[in-house]
This record gives sequence, structure tokens and C-alpha cells, in this order.
Amino acid sequence: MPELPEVETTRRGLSPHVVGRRVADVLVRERRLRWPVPDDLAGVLRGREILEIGRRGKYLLFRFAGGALIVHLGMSGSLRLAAAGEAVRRHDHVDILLDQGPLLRYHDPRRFGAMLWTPEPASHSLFAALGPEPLGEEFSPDYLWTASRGRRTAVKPFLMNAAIVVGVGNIYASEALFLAGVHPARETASLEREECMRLVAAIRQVLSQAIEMGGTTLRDFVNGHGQPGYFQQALHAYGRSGQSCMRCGTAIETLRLGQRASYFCPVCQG
DNA sequence: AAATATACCTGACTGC
DNA sequence: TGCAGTCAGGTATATT
Repeated sequence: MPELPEVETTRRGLSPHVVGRRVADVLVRERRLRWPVPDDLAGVLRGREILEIGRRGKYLLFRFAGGALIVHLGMSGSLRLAAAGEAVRRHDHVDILLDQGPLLRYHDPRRFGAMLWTPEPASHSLFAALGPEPLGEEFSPDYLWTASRGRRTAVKPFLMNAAIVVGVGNIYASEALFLAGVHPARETASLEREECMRLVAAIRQVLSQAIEMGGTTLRDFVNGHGQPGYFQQALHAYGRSGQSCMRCGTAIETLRLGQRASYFCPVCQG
């Protein structure tokens, strides 16, 4: 599923191929994403030069003079380079044709993603309430400790709350809690400073390593070149219910928190 | 104010 | 073989 590492992998893969190029046209085959794709998107983008691809949390920002194209991959989305004339597959919802070379093809079976235009990305409402970037300086043990005071919820949904820290979804929350040795159902307010330190370090480590390995591909994700990631080979907890813990050998257990499956080792995360 | 539930959507899988 | 039901999950929005 596209969490921060998958979005960053896409950004890095696409940037060298599209920055500096102009949009020739936009072809929308299916506009029913999370929100409707703007019906004048082709008119807005045509002729504009892509200056940069940025990222905020799990949002990609294609920056142009005078605005930005916001792209979210949802749960099953991917954005990749395709050769002109390459066969269109089911769920290839949008093509962004460039002035030369391959085109950008947006594919999203579950259509939980989004493609929006904004003239003012800095003040867009989608970004207004987002917490700090997990790989940035602001996300520190002190920050997490302060943010966790008075919170009665379980720590796993707390870490998945984008207002606390962006980019951490179900897979990496499970992995970070395993690495930090913290039980996913632990009450957030009871976290000690030492545990906040371990959690910040674990989140940074698991996200960084996943980016290096090109993200996690469970089913749908492919990078900007259409290739899967391979961090799924490095997962310690996620999806390993009943299998032995890689640290102590105990069977990995699962429980549901906030309607989401959570995987943990009952001994290492006791 | 924070916590929880709901809606959106398709494909893979399970059980009858 | 088919069909109904369940689950997966990011995040905005509604409800408690």
C-alpha cells in the first residue's frame, strides 16, 4: 500500500524523467476518484512546465508556475512512466502526456486516490492540519512525548494519525512498534520518554530502509518505472500472524485496533 | 477536544 | 460453478 516510502520512491523515480518537461495534454478516462478529477484539468495543465515534484506526507505535488497538481495514490494507486502507444489496462484512469518521451499513467483499481489542481499549494486545506514529516528534524522524541500527553487512545492509531506525524500507515506502524518493542494497544499517555525516543528512532529507521528498498509491494504498488518494491521481504511483523518472531521465535499475534489489523510479538512487545 | 464510526471502492478470498 | 459475504486500507467527514 502506498505509505510514505512508496510515495517517495515514486517521486524519486519520476523526477529525473519529467522535471523540465511540458504537459502536452491530459487524458482522463475515469474521473471518479476520491474526489472528481477537475474536468478542465487538461486546459489548466496544457503547455505548463513541470518545475519540481515535491512530497508532503503521502501527497505528491507536481509544481508548476502558478500552481500545483496534487496526486494521492490512495491504497492501490500507482503513477508510472508509459511509452506512447503502450496498451491501456483496466484502471488506467489518467494519462498526462508530455511534450516528449514517455507519458505519466495513473492506475488505481480501488479509486481511493486523488488528482487535484491548486493555484496555492502552500495554503491548501488538505495540508492545513498535517503533522511534521517523520524524517525531518521537527519529529523528535521531545515532540512525540509532548504530543502523547493526555491521549487515551492506543499508540498504534495515534502513530497513524496524520495530525501527529504524516506518512505512517498500517504496515509501517506495525513494523515501527515491533522495532521499538512497544505493544500496539499500549495507552498513548503512558509512554515514557525512553519509549518515545525508541519510537522516533524506529519510525525513522523503518521508513528510511523501506525507501532504500523501493517500498513495499503486497499487491498493487509499482514505482515510476512499473517495478515492484522489495521491502516486503524485510517485514518483521506485518502480515506474519502465526509465524515465528524473528527476534525470539514466539508466534506473531494479531489484533484489531481502530478497524485495522495489528501484528505484534507478545514477548518482544509485552 | 478527542475518540470513534462511516463512507468511499474493487479484487481476492472464503464458505455454502 | 456461482454467489454472497468478508477483508484489505488512507483519510475526509460525521457522530458520539
